[in-house]
Amino acid sequence: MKNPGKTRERIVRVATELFANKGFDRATVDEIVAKAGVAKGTFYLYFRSKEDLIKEIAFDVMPIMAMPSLQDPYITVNYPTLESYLIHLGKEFLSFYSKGYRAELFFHMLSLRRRMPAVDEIYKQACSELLREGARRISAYIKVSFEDALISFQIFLASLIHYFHARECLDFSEEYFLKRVVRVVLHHLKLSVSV
Amino acid sequence: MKNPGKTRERIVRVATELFANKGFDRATVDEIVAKAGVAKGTFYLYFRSKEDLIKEIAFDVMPIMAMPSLQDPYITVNYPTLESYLIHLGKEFLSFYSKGYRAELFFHMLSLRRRMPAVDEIYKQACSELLREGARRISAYIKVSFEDALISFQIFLASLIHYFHARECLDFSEEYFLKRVVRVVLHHLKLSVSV
Amino acid sequence: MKNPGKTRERIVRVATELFANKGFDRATVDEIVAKAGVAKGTFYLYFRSKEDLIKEIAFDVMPIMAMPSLQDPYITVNYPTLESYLIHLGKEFLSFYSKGYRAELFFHMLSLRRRMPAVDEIYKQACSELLREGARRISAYIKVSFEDALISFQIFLASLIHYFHARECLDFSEEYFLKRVVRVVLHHLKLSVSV
Amino acid sequence: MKNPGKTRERIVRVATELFANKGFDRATVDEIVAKAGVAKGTFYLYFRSKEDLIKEIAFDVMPIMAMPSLQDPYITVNYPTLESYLIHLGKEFLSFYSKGYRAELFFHMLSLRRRMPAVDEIYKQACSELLREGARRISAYIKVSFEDALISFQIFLASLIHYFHARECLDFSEEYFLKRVVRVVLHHLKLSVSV
DNA sequence: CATGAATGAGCCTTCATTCAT
DNA sequence: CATGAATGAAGGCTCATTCAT
Repeated sequence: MKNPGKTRERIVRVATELFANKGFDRATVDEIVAKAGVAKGTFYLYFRSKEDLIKEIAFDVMPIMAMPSLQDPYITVNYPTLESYLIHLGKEFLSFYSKGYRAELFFHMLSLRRRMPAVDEIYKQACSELLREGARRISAYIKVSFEDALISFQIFLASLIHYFHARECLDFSEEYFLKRVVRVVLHHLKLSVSV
Repeated sequence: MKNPGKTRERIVRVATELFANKGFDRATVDEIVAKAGVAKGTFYLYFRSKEDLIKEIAFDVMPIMAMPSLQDPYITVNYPTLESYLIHLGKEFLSFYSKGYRAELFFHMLSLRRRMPAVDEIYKQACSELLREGARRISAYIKVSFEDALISFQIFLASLIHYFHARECLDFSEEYFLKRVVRVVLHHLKLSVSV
Repeated sequence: MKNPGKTRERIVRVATELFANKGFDRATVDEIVAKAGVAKGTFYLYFRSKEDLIKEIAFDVMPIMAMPSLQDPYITVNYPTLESYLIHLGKEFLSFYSKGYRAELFFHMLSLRRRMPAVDEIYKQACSELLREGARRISAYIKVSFEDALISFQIFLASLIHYFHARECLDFSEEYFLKRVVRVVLHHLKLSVSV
Repeated sequence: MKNPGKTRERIVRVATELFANKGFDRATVDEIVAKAGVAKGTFYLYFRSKEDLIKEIAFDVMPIMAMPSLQDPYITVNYPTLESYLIHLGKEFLSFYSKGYRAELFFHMLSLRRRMPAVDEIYKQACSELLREGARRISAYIKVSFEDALISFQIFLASLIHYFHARECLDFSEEYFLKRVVRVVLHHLKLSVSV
């Protein structure tokens, strides 16, 4: 064993970068193994096919992975206000997609899912769960209908995602943009609150 | 001459559909010409390369194409209120991307631009112009800072785009979703109005 | 059109030779196209896959192809005696498999059919039809049970086939061997004739 | 040591089955070791190469292995008549090839010998020896020319071999078919006997 | 304008073999 | 004796593009 347990990891790492830069189709297995410094055969020792690796990497950039706090039932105790909680979620989200070419991969994944049913399925599940859970959390903070919460969370999410394909067209910093988006959502929720 | 002047158009049409379904890389020139009922050579009579056709089709699904009203200086006379105007823009946008596989192509384009500088350039321009023009229009209706208008329009746009990759995860109709998004934006703008 | 209708034919011809010499698996598409003087792509213009070409060539060496007289209803008028008819069939058979590497291909086909159901199916059909038709012809010459005719024809056929994998171990000429085999069959049939 | 001295044997056994089902080329070392439950390296501990194993297995299905009685100088004392002796030889032959995928392997071997000189050599030797020895035995029973005996034995052998690639096309049992073939041979020999 | 046979670089994948442990 | 990660040559196949007709 030359690099105990590191070969597979290295392949995934360089593949992630190549896929991000060139797209899933244009990045070749040849390039991946060359950059990873392994032989072609080694690739197929760890992955049954290029498609298998694509799936693995695509699954890892699902939006639900970007908001782990949404899964933690006790997290809200640290955030007394909805505003602080949304800011926290937003930061998680933005920093997740800012790392390791994930934003680029996310858009490649969105393009990919049309021809990879497995990816499409996972995306739809991930998306549903994310929206529903987000809405549930909002409902815990403020007394609004589930639908109002859902619309609000969707707009919140949409804006964050949009940031990644429009950031070059604007001059807002992540931080500032997030603050403004949260404000918009809160304005709406407060006006929707049932008295 | 079988279909005077129609050959090129037919190629674009079938290519659009194939690109939407299979992605720009996976749809082949062979499939395109087969479906268009022309010979391989004919394709290269109208397009210098597959990439040329891709660019042409990619350019046609830029978001700025989806809101022609934004270019028309006299359109606002028909929409006395900001709400009615945003509803109009939203309908334009949603109906544009609902037709002819444009929503699918839009996401393929977003993936594509990483490796096609020409597409990237156009997208950034289109996006900047769209956001800036949208903000300008909002400013014409209501007295808010340009930045507030920009954030609002961006959220408006982001939500509409998001609708196309989350519509399967939700139960909202286009119409209803649009109404709700406009309401969120208006809530925010009214609270941001400078008195 | 450089070689009207000849390219495909040339590929089949050189493939036949290569398959015969190296076996279906060991002869590569690269070798075939190199020897045929065409590009790799050209191969796939005429054959969907290597397997398709293999099937085509395998079908052409089925034993039934080696005895066309068996299909001709009027042929027996030229051969007044069973002996002369069997000699004729035998010559047809031996000369068929002596040409164009067919004997070698026949044995490759016999090995191949275990893993290619389509070939297996065709072989079993071809074999059944050949045996049954041969027996029917014998019955037309001499009054024996169909079973006796069947056994006789099978032994006749088996001996001819065997000639191709044992000819190097013996010193018999085709002609002489055939004469002797026919004699054996006739001896048997005459002793089996129902009086 | 898990199974003292059994590893090599197990490899041969599973390889035999895989080779029979998939052919020598299509069965891989990977499959063999997986099915044998040993590591890749272990295979190369017992065999210098895949080809070595192929040779070994190919040698074991040579037709001469199927008639051990032919090597035993005293066996004929148990079979007073030529008929009983031929029946005995035939049974030996048929039961040999009915066991352990040997019939399948025999045809793969026949295909293989074109590209493996060592196998070709052995096959020709085995075949010559078998035919000559068979003819010699016949001559010991009945007073015919060596050539008549040779032809007879060849037809006997050919029919038995043919049984293995035509049995699916007929309805004869092994036993019955053998009896009929022996009868044909005897008819011929008796008519050829020198008086 | 239109054709379609021909091209060949390049892709994904397989598999016999090696070697450090 | 035994392991299994690593290798890389070689295989089958695809596809954008050209060009003679």
